[in-house]
Amino acid sequence: MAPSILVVEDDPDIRELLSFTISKAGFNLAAAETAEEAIRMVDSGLPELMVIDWMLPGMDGIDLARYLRSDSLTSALPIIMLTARGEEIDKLKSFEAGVDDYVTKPFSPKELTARIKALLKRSGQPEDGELNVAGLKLDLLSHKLYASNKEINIGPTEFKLLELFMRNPNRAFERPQLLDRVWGRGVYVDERTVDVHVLRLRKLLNSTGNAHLIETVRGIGYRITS
Amino acid sequence: MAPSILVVEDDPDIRELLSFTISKAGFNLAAAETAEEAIRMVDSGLPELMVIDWMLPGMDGIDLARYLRSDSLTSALPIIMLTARGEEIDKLKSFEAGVDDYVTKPFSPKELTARIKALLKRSGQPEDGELNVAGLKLDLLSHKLYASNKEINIGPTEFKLLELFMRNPNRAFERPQLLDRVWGRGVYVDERTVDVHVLRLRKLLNSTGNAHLIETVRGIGYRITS
DNA sequence: TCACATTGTCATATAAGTGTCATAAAACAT
DNA sequence: ATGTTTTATGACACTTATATGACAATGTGA
Repeated sequence: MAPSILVVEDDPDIRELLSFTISKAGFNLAAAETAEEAIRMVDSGLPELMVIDWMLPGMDGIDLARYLRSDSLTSALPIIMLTARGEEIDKLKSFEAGVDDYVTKPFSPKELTARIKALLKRSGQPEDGELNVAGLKLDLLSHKLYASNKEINIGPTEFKLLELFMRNPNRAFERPQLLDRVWGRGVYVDERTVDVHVLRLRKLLNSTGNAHLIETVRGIGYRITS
Repeated sequence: MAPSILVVEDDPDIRELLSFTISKAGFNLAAAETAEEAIRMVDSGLPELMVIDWMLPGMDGIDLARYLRSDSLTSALPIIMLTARGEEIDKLKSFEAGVDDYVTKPFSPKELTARIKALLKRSGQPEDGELNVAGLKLDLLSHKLYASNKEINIGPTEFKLLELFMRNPNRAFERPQLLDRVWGRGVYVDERTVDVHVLRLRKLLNSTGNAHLIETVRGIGYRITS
């Protein structure tokens, strides 16, 4: 599923423009008119990034940002602040409030989507280091898989699947869990698709005789053994 | 090109002294008066080291350091903090903020340049000279590329792209990261443009049969293999 | 100003990976 | 054993991602 973005903007015209731009860039979108409404929406379902107007009636953008940062549920939520050109911004205050980036109005759609994409990427889990389980080594930085010290070509889905297994060795995952965590929530794919990708993963590992590491847990799902 | 150093200092006299000292030591230099200005400058082109005054109007040095560390673009950027003798330094705070070294005012030019060189060396950024990966040699001073000892004409963008790859061999870069670090923040070009430049880079390397060094990481981006 | 190089974008061609299904094989229950 | 449920596997149509060539715009140096 595409990342979902929550826009908080009171001006209907700008809200419309934001919605159009962001939707067109392929993101799912929700919009709120006030900070209070945004908080309610966040409570009922976490977006992956928020675009907040600096000036809002009632609780303003900076207060909203500070509130979001103070709540553990939302403390890591990336925030882009929309400011009008000429509005003096207290950078220190807003940095403390945890704003990750700014876009000044009037904004170019291209700039906005670029900043959203960059921020989503930037805020992604720090992908570094490597995972080692049994004879397998998964290098997260270079995105390479080694089995028995031999490099093996691996595709995106198998990579993510294996990463999840290797982060949790010996833990059995049910298929719905795997779908959630590898494919993402809200993606509708058949549960049996997991089987096929496990098969593909095993085939990859087969060339070095490591296929048996991925075990079937009948009635449950799959697991990797260390 | 010699390493470029960004100085952030509000006091004109000290800024002048820093500039003189650092330039004389053979580095390229840029200067900012405030943290905000520094951030803007960093976004449009990454320096290789920063010298930051502890006390700055508005966002102070420690906040700037913390901000730089929080952003993946600059998280590895070596930072030297300038402090006045007698200023009480919260070592824990500044360690958290990721400061690499300190110089107390008044500083001796010799000490400052020594610390800069030491830090650059420690950070693994070649001060000048050349990068070597597999059969490729990138001469940073003369801006020339040699593949299998044959000189190859290379344009500015391809040069920067290759430089980034060669400074981080085996590391896979996502397209937004490449745009950030080669094109700079605040430049909004299509993600696909990266593909085209990688293509051009490969064509250059093709004449000596080194094109395969630039690898595609499907679903992610690109990487150079050593 | 005129060549010439470089740049970003696009349309199209290729390539790689994905999900679903039908069927075989295996595990389990009675 | 036998039937039932679950998983393994190969095939295939389909989606997405990347490679590539062309082009117009811009920049550069003579």
